[in-house]
Amino acid sequence: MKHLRTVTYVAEVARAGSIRRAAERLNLTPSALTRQIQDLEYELGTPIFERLPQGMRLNAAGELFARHIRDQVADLDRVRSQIADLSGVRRGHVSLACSQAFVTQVVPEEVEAYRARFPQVGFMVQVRDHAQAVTALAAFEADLALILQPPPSAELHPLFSGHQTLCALMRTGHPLASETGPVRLRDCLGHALALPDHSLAIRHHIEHALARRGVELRPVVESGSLEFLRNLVLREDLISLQIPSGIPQDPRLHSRPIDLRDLTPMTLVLAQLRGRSLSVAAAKFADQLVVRLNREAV
Amino acid sequence: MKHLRTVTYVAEVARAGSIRRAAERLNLTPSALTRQIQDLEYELGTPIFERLPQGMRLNAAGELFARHIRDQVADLDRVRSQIADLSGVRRGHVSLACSQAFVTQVVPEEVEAYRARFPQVGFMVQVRDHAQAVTALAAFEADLALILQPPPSAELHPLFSGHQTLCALMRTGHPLASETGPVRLRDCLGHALALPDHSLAIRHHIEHALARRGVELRPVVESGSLEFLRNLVLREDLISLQIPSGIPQDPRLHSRPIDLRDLTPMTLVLAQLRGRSLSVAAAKFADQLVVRLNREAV
DNA sequence: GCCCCCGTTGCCGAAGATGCAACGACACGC
DNA sequence: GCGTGTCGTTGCATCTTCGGCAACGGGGGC
Repeated sequence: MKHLRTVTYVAEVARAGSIRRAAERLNLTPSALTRQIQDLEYELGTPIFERLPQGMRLNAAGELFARHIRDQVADLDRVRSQIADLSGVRRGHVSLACSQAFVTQVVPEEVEAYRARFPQVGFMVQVRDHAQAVTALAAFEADLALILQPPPSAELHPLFSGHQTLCALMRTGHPLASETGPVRLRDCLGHALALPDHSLAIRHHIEHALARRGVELRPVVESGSLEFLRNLVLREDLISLQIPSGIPQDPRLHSRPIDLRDLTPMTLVLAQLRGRSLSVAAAKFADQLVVRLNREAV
Repeated sequence: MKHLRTVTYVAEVARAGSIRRAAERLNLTPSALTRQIQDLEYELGTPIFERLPQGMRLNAAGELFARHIRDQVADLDRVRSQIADLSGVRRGHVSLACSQAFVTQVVPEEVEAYRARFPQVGFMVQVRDHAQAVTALAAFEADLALILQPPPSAELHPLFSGHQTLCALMRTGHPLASETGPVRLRDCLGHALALPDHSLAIRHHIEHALARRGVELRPVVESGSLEFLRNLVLREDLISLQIPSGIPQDPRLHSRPIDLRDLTPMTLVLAQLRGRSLSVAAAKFADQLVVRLNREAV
């Protein structure tokens, strides 16, 4: 919006770290930018940037002002979304940061369902681990975060919280696939394992449980990609450990929950940034997602 | 601030109810205004005003947008205040809506004390009854409200809450002034009364108590001005009823609390609008006021 | 000492905002 | 029914503001 042009210049200079770089990103000349900044600093009665030989950096006053700008832009987005919603056609944009476990089933299905009702709403889905997800929320890069094992953070405002038990995942021909129902963890450890690597919360959760028993984990394959692990499981007699929400419907795959005596369920949370008010689109999508999660998680 | 110029036009048109009246207040021509409004509506993709024969009125979208503007302006004020506070000299502005009872002693003393520490801070003190005070807060015309008998309102966020017992106020020569300590209400009713009128919460409080006893109040003088009542009490053998915080130190005046069996204490509240963040100046003044009120009210 | 990147400034053209005058629409009073 | 006043709006001229261009001075790195 026009009236925010000047102030977004400030945000861009802060981000770029120098007037010249910011000018380039904004398709402006440095002179135009430096003037806008100076005018603004005059209006505020105080500089908001430190002039360093290698560029510009926000000072304390600038930090306050930059935060104000960010809030203002976000709030305007929210208002525009509310206004669009008044006219019946819901427009808007939803930005979601989620754990890898959810990109297989939950999120694509829900986005599809939502977009079937409101085709004018755009989506942006980023895969992030739990720490990155919080960062994305705080930087206003994501409206919502759907993550496993959320880190304790005052900035996180949960919209849904539930639990899911990890499942042993194998192909139908696997020895353990002859039975259904819970399986003991020690039975799994006797077979070849294909596990998520340490970039994923699932792995930490398993190791945390085994550490107390003094058992060491010796996976034959580990990967940061749950999809890769599943594809591997289809080809070999391997066992992977994944959460039910992330396991696709596939007759070639068999999954059995790990016995609750061996592994506590993982926490699954849908959250937004505390104190931020969501756009209509994001709020409604969150509502829908909560309904789904209530079906899937305990 | 420059970048808010356009949007404040909207606020002014909404307030004035017509482009022409708003233009006059803004020292602009109607043509300039109508264009700005049109541009903004184009940017938003929807009209925000209803065009009526007798002027302009905000529509639903406009209400949302106007609220956004109001919030932004208030937030910018807060940020500027915080920035000013960084430099050591506290600047800013505090706007207080208070009951008449407090303009005699409490508020002038506290304003003086505050301004002695921070001379750069300006004050605006409006006398409002409890209903008007809430309105003033909600319209962002006041940062703080210091009122008696606050109406139940979800918009009110109390920063302090206490009680004060009404006092019988008389001149030193009055028959009841020979004693100190609590006085029964029926003893007061036997003398000529000069009471606050129905525009003041004190009067309602008294009548509420008497109504349960079936006693009717027959004041010989009533007034909306507590100061007038005090001045009258100095000249005649009259009894007035006022709260201790509003009674000035004066050897010619004598006051005795009403017995607690006859009259419950009045509630005294310092409040802000819920969800609004105060400027540094207002927040610090509120802190100071709370300290004082803790000394005066139970 | 040289080079590169930095922010800044004077000057000029382009874009935007504003004022002036006039138009059409509607409400109100006679 | 018909002026009259007020309303928002529009075409055109004017003025302010914004941006681009080129050049300057300053500081870090080699």
